[in-house]
Amino acid sequence: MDFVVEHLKDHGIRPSVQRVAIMRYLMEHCSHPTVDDIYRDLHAMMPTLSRTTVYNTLSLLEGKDALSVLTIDSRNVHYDGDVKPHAHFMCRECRRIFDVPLAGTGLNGSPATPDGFKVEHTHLYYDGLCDRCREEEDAALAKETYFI
Amino acid sequence: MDFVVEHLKDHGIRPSVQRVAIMRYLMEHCSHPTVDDIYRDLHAMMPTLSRTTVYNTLSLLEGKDALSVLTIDSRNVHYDGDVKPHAHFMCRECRRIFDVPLAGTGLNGSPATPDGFKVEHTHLYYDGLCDRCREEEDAALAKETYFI
DNA sequence: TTGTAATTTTGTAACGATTTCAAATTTATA
DNA sequence: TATAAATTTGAAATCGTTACAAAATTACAA
Repeated sequence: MDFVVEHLKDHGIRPSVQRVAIMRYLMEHCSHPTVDDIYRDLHAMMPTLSRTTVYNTLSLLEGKDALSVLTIDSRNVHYDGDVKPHAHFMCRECRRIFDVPLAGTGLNGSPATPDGFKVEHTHLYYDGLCDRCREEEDAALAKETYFI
Repeated sequence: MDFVVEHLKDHGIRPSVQRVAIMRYLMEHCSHPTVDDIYRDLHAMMPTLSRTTVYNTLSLLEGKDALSVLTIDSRNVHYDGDVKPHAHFMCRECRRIFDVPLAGTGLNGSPATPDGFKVEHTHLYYDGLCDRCREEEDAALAKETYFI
């Protein structure tokens, strides 16, 4: 069976054409797309797809834990079809989001939440500058210093 | 000197009346307020304060690292005047945000980001159910089971 | 099959958070 | 005191998201 359909069924979601298309998009793109990225790309291939369906489907998938919601970017929610534990890094300049392996962070699964709290998800985010934007900033700073 | 004014100066920010009021609000409220929380409460005391000033000031404070921006909630950005390292938990039901000590999480400061990346901030978020909402959900589930 | 109910999708309109922008005000400086 | 620079303000515009009711599709029972 198609791995996307299987993934949906595993999470108790009936695999409609639209749901499969959206889930497949997420599983085949590791770019952490926004709602608009998903809508634009899929709409080009399925002209009848509506923005509302993308919103509806993403929140359905979220509720069934079939995807991961990234809130690292305050401007846009991003989605990740890879639900295996990993961290993320966002560049404050180009705003691209990168996967970061958890290995090395030391993170383990037991936060000191108050008694009675039920932890369902953990998100580890980093932000700063990616290599490319860091070079640009360094160059700009050097130039600035030169002219002072 | 007033600790709020001092905090602003330490971060290279000129302490205008509005900036001090907003920074003080953040430092005296550990409730992780939204822009609207801040505006509503301060506007009641300073009727001339505008929403735009709250937005402007918060992004100025953010750029100077005088506060911490919490993106844990996809619906609203929250702000934290406490810039000492700590994690956060958001209840998916009541959407309240709680501070969580880092001790016990094992987190250390060296993620395996690609070469050349500059990590500037780390955010550790948990979500799930708080004690109060968990009890309510358990009660609702018990009732449901009973009637089936 | 056929009819009926349940589910899903769609498009429009409304909503709410945030940004833009230019004018007004305040503060710093010569 | 005059002038420039910085800051604040309010209105309008923008953009992401939600609400909602109609249309289309799918599931199921007769």
